[in-house]
Amino acid sequence: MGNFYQIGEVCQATGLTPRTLHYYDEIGLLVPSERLAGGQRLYTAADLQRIEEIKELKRLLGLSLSEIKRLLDAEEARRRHLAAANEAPDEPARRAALEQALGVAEAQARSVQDKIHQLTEFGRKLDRHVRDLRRLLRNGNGAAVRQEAARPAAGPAKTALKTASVAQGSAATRAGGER
Amino acid sequence: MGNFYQIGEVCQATGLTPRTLHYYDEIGLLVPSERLAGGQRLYTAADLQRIEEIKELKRLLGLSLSEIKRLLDAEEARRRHLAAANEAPDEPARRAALEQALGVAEAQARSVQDKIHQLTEFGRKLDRHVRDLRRLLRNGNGAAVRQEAARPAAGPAKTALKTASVAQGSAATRAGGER
DNA sequence: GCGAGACCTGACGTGGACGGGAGGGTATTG
DNA sequence: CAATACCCTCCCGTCCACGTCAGGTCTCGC
Repeated sequence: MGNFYQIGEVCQATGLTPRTLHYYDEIGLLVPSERLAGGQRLYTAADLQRIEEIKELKRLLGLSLSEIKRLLDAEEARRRHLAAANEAPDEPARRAALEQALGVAEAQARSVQDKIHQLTEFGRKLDRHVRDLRRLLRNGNGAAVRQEAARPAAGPAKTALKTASVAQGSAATRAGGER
Repeated sequence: MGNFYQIGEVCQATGLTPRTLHYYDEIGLLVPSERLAGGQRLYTAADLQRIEEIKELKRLLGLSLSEIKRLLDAEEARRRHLAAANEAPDEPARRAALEQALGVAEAQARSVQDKIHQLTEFGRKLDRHVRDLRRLLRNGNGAAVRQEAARPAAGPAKTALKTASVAQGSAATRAGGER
């Protein structure tokens, strides 16, 4: 059960710096499970796992540390609830807790799905780029290669920009909405 | 043909603030296509499109503004290269340009695919949570519900951590104390 | 019991991404 | 021609997520 890691080892393993871990401790995002009498932080395997989750949430979802904290804390609370729910105090309360947890989890899942969807769309766009380039490279002859077809929607601005002479008051026909 | 938008209109349309657009201008991320003599920024539809791309890249990939700038600039350079490549100066140069562009695009596509993959993994994890919770809710009886299986969590765990040989004996000493 | 590391707590600095106000032009309307 | 609504450029402030000393403490191996 002992088996603690010092901060330096944790840094080795995770690529984070001591300062970062200090900071995470400060803001309550990752409070080491144990401390020596002298104050040295001791991290457990569970702490390491939490660090990985933090990194994941940062990288994948781009969440802020406070958001991550909320999320992980909620998660843990949920887990504790689940554990405690078995020797439930009263049935309705247990159901309520579960339902609330379910709602949160569903919302998260939806948002992730949504993100995947959008990323997929984005990926397709990139793939089209790649294909177009490959095609251009294959028919090595430089002439007569048609410009890549208009991509998503509106055609890009031609060279027509040329400007309604800026200094002049007559200038641009502004498009514009209301007022 | 001009059809420019003032900064206020752009803000209306995009949800950004004037300050943000000023800032984007400052850092060269989005320099308005035109300016009035008085200095007022005039944005074109293409500018609006670029703004949307910026927002997308921020949201979806969580990129920093400088990264986005690199990306979009590269994209535009690529497009110009493509256009210029048709009346190519010399064949090898054209090929080189195309190949370079291809490399960039491929790398981007790969990184997006990678991200999608990881997000999908993450989504599965969430889905499992949801399913577990649903199951718990269905068999309303609180007893005998098995704890959700500890998720292995796909730990890459590159660096092997040697278990800390830290202070076995003193570990039991009280941790909360200040002197 | 002592020296070398590893670690601690402040405290200040930094880069990114803006927010917000002052002070002053500009453009449109009555 | 004045009022009004936008817009401009400084320029300082802020929040986040740390980086970077500085000075002191703790632990371990000898």
